[in-house]
Amino acid sequence: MTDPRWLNPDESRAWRALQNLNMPLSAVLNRQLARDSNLSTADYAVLVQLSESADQRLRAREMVQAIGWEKSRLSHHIRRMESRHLVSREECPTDGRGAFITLTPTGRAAIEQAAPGHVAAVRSYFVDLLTPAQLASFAEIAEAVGARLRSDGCGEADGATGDPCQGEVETDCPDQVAPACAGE
Amino acid sequence: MTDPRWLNPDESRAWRALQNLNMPLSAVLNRQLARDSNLSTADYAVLVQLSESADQRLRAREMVQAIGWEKSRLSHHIRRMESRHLVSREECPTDGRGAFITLTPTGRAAIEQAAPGHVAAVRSYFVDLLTPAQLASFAEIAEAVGARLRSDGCGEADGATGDPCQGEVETDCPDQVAPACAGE
DNA sequence: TGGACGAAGGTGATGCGTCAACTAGCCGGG
DNA sequence: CCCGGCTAGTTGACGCATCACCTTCGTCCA
Repeated sequence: MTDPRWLNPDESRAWRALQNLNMPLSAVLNRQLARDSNLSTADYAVLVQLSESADQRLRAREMVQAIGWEKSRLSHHIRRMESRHLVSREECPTDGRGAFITLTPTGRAAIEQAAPGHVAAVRSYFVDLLTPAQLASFAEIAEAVGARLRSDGCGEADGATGDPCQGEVETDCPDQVAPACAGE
Repeated sequence: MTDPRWLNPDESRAWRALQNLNMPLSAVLNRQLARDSNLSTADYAVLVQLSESADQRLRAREMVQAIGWEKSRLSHHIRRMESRHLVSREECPTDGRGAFITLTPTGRAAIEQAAPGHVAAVRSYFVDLLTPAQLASFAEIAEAVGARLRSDGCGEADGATGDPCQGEVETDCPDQVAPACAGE
């Protein structure tokens, strides 16, 4: 490994800024949601996906792709949500292996109640702090990084790393803020 | 609560981009570190702080402020790291309540071994993807959000939220990439 | 002197996230 | 028909993060 290139001050500043952003932001959103609606941001993400789907239900596989989790995480999480009656599981008639995850009335009520406060928090701690130009700039940057992340399993970043594989990846959209009830 | 303002497409895009950034980025960095050095990013953050400190040690309080964790999280984490001989605890002679966290030789070796690969990963998945202008822009944005986050405990984001308290907060710097051995 | 208060730190319980391994069902070739 | 390999989903173990609570100690003021 040839002499590593440490970060220069500008790079370091950006990197530190990202560190300082992530953890506390998700923490504060989690607390808001927990306090006001007894939901976690993970719960919220699941409920949004379901509320946006036809029939208020989704195959586990689709959910996994939509919110970018590992399937085992989803499975564990759905089990916990099921025990709180927010969702239920159903068998899939056309694929014996498959499972549908379905939004219950309780779940729908929960997200409809939670959404306004959550959107307000997202605005208050993120969106409303930025100018339209900053929003656009931010999105561009984050999407570039996101695209790089989705193109892995190839060049694992050891050393200088020519990045071998690149490709068009469709952007999926985990954790929208607004549930399907938006505009009702 | 007056009719919530849902996110418009531009706002939604930026928000989604952030969601898509955070989780996978920290996941990939965690995996790189775990695979190559048997450390977590949390371990790394602790070790960097210690390696940057005079005497290779820090009061728990200082560490908590530096990396922005809750004290109980730090306590649990230090216990686990202690059991792996990466750090050790010492009593503070001048404050009976206090505890020093000290970098052991094992810990120093671990971070010196881990640092090059980690920096390479940070470059490969973040820093090197952005132009200098983007880096600066990103830092500015993230710092604005970070500042907002540090000014809470006051306006809790419910509703329209006039944000009452604002103040100068010094930016602390969790999780630098380079340990103090940089440049050796 | 002593007592209230707050700061430093630790602990136990609990829920979350990841990994590795597993079951069960689909699908294609022989 | 059945066998190998694939995909969908689940499970258990384990480490991590948070919450509420506790102890110990410094500090300030009467």
